[in-house]
Amino acid sequence: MSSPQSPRGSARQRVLEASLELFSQHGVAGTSLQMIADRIGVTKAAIYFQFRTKEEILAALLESPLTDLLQVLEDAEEETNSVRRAEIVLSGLIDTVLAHRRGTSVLMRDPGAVLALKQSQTFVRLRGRLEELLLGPRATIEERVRFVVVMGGLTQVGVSPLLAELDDSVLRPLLQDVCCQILESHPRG
Amino acid sequence: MSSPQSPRGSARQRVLEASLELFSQHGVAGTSLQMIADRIGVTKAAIYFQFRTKEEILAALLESPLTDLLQVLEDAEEETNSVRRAEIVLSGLIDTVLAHRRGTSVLMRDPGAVLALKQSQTFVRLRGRLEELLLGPRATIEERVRFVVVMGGLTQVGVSPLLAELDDSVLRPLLQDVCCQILESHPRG
DNA sequence: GTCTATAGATAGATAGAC
DNA sequence: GTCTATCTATCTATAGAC
Repeated sequence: MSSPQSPRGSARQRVLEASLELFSQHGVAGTSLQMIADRIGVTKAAIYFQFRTKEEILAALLESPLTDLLQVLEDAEEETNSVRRAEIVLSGLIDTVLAHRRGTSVLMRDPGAVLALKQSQTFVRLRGRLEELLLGPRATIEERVRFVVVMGGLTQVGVSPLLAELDDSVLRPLLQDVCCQILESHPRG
Repeated sequence: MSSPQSPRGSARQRVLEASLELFSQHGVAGTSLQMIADRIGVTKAAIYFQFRTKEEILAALLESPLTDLLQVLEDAEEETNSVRRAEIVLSGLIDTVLAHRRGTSVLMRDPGAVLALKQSQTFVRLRGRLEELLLGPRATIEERVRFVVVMGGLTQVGVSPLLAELDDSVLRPLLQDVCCQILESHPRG
């Protein structure tokens, strides 16, 4: 499955890494190919050998987070118990966010990325399925607020300096606890 | 205090409203002056009569949210009781977010705005003071996670379609409850 | 206050040498 | 695979007519 010498070469990978870093800092629209090229010490033309457009770079970056997310939804949708379903979605969501911290932050925060994705039916349905699984069709206003706060919170995991140094293994259970607590809207202590 | 004819004229206001809408949708970097001009049916040059640069538009948009936020911090810092202080900050934060839904979403979410603000000492200290007031110097990792989730949640108030239709008066107490509950890290039910 | 016209810079993208 | 050179489009911003 793997050749002795990297089959894809590392140039592509370097472009992706630099782009991800810059996209999450400056936003997609705020990142020029020149900035990416400068960061890895090549010219713009060198990047165009790897990717045909800037959007293609973005698509490549969002591919794994999106794939992971879709898998989580499919896993959850096979579960009939609605409580278990929500658990699967939440833990899967957190795993995805942790596995692709910067990627998911771009995916969920960046205006350009969000807007581009809104034109993709797959993604629009993805949001819908997520809401359906975590909220259900008869969610109260309060439950919606809680849902929005949880999603917003997860949005910040990849960018907050307060969490940057924390390992997945310490962050995961904490996020689980907090998000789970938020979503279980218990009327009072 | 008010002349019979609007003293500032509404042109400036129209630019600000259109910009705010577009900035929050496409991001600052993703919004061109042409887009703003098109939306209000004038030319770019007409905008340059009101504002000298795009950054000046952004600054004008962020002025009130930032002023409100600073006032909240000052109010809170006068309170000696640390629990009361946190309450003042949280409710003030929520009021600010509600009063300037799109403005605060740009302020907190947009990569360009955030980056620009990071070069302003006032804003960097603002973040620090906010953390100091809500977290204190000896915050545990869990408390930091909870803080980040709350801030991330508030980030979404201005952009989430789920909350767009909800009035301040119904959203405020709900956000208060949720955020307060998150920050009061009670070990277990 | 709004327009046309345009400068000057930089964006994304392509062609072709090496 | 990376370079230089260049194209075109668009951007911010300015100047000056109306």
